[in-house]
Amino acid sequence: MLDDRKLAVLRAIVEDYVSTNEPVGSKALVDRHNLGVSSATIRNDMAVLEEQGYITQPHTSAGRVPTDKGYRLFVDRLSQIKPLSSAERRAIETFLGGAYDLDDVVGRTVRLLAQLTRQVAVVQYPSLTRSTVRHVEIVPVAAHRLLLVVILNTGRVEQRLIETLGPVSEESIGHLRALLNTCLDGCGLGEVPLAVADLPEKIGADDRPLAGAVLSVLLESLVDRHEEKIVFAGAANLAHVDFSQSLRDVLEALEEQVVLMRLLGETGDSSTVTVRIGTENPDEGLRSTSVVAAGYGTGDMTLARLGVLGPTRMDYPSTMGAVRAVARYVGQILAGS
Amino acid sequence: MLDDRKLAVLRAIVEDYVSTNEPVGSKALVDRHNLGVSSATIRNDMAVLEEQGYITQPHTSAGRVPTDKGYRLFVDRLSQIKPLSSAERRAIETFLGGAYDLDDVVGRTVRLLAQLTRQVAVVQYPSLTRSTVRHVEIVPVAAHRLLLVVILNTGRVEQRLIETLGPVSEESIGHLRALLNTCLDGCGLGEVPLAVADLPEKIGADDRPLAGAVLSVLLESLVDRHEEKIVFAGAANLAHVDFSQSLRDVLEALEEQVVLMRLLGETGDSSTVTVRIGTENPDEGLRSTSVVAAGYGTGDMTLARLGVLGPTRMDYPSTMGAVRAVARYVGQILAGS
DNA sequence: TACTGGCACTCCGTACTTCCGAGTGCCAAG
DNA sequence: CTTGGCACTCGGAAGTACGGAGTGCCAGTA
Repeated sequence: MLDDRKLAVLRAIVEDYVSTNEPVGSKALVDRHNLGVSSATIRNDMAVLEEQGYITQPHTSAGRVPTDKGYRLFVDRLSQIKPLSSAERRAIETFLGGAYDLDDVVGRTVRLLAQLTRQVAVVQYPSLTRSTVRHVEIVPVAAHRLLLVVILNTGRVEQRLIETLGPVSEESIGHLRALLNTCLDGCGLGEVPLAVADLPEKIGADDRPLAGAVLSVLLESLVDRHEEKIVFAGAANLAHVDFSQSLRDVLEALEEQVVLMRLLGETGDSSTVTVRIGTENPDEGLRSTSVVAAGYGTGDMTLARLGVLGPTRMDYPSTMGAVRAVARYVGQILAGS
Repeated sequence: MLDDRKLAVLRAIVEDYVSTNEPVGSKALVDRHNLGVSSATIRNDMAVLEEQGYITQPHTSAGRVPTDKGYRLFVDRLSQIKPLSSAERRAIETFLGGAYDLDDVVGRTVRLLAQLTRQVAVVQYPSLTRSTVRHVEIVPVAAHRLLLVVILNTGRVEQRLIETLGPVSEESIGHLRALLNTCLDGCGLGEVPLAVADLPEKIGADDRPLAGAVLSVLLESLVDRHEEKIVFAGAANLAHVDFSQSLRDVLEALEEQVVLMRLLGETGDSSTVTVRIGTENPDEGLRSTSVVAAGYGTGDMTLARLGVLGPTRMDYPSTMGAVRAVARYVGQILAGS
């Protein structure tokens, strides 16, 4: 169907269009890339490519522009991920190396990725579902309020306020804390409900209400809440892009946690870089953007995903290289902690 | 200098320009507001107002537009803060009422404020400097790493990873934890360095390195780090505004923590609403925006600030009303916890 | 002195027209 | 299958015309 030269033509069109942001014509193509044929031949090839839906012209008598399908073919078969320069690798290493805690790692990662790709970066916090409980703490913060702190093995710390009906003695709290830690130490989050199921029975009648309140908050925060936290950075990089959609739609989508989740979340495989192009995107407002994403984690365990969002007209090889590199480094950092 | 009618004219110009986004002419003014005079009279007044620098015309033979100085006069003398409707108040109450923890309060607040004003909302996390230590926790998370968790009376939880030179026994940790809590319970952050000064002496020689590492991290995270966390939301609301500056500049400024700090931070007084208009802004990229900010806190203590950023052409009375209301509610919520 | 009606003038924004050139599709010849 | 040639299309830039909103100024009036 598509011989080698036609593929080369498509590749050339994508590359030129990405770098110039202008529809590319047959003449310009033969000038810039030394394909050994004339522009007329290229025109024929382009006609075929257009018929097959890989390219299109904005209006009659204009150059050609890749379609989503064209980009897809380019990403799948015509390009290779471009590794970062050693300078860039060093920059990543030093920048991420100085991070304090999980928040800081994620914050630095998202800013780094935005700067590296000059696009919008999106990073998901490491998933709760694979984590295990390392420690539970209960602290009174006011007469009727307790703070429940759960520390997980990923370095993540979950906090929740608990309202109590009346004042609670230090002793009751200490007792409950000890019980909880005994039950839950090293416990996977999935097993938490089971682990605490018989806990109320071990508690004196006086402390039952307290235990009930604490447990319901605990379960809610760790188990029921499947939503994961997501942050983004680099919105300014969208400003000089002209979307067919309004910029507003894109910005709105970015502020919806749910949308961001779907953006990164759906693909399963861990360390491979996945690309979703234009209309392949689930969300309405992101029909003119592409997402390049990858999973990251410690060892073979994927903890979460991160990625980059930009116009469909983006430099896929470089972007994919940056995403892959950052994902790996973050994994390493997290593995160390 | 400016008699009552001229002030009324200025007020009318600001109001009309804010609502229509078009330069307002003398004819339109007498039509819409029933000032009892003819358009020629208004023209004379406008000439004076222009001479004094309160209004300007984009080009000859166009209507007038308020200058920053004009908005300033409007805000200071010609307008009153517009209280929210009771429906809005109820919405705030229910929306903020359901918050889990500090992160959640701040997150909800910033989204609420953005939606309420249809502009960009900025919220600063409650300041550390006024807080006191409620609890210190040390938890091993890996062979060579500890997690230090400090819980403050504001509900804020600070976490830091600590690298140790070698494995540390549970016993050493328990000992140090107990010591720290004894020293620091209820201690104001300013007093922390003093409180822990003689702590190393109470520790056995074996645990000195551990104590040193923990203390340096503790001091660094609580005392040295004056930067405060700031979040924003509602960037999408900027999309349909046409700035004289590029949108890019504004978005870039928004992602700079430091810039955001200065944006809210400089004014001192607690619960009063302050407005900074256009060029009054410290930052280069925000010369065509205004900031409406207020402090919030528990009782008479200002913990931090929050506010709204929008085009200089904004509805100041309503925005100020929303900011003031939200600041008060957040203060109440925080006071309760 | 302050206000008003009238009038000439300015100039932005819109609409209309023209024109150039890049790019295309097609065809007949190599 | 490739190539040079050619007629055709159409978008974007540049130029022109025009209406209208708005202004400044002035002389007249209460």
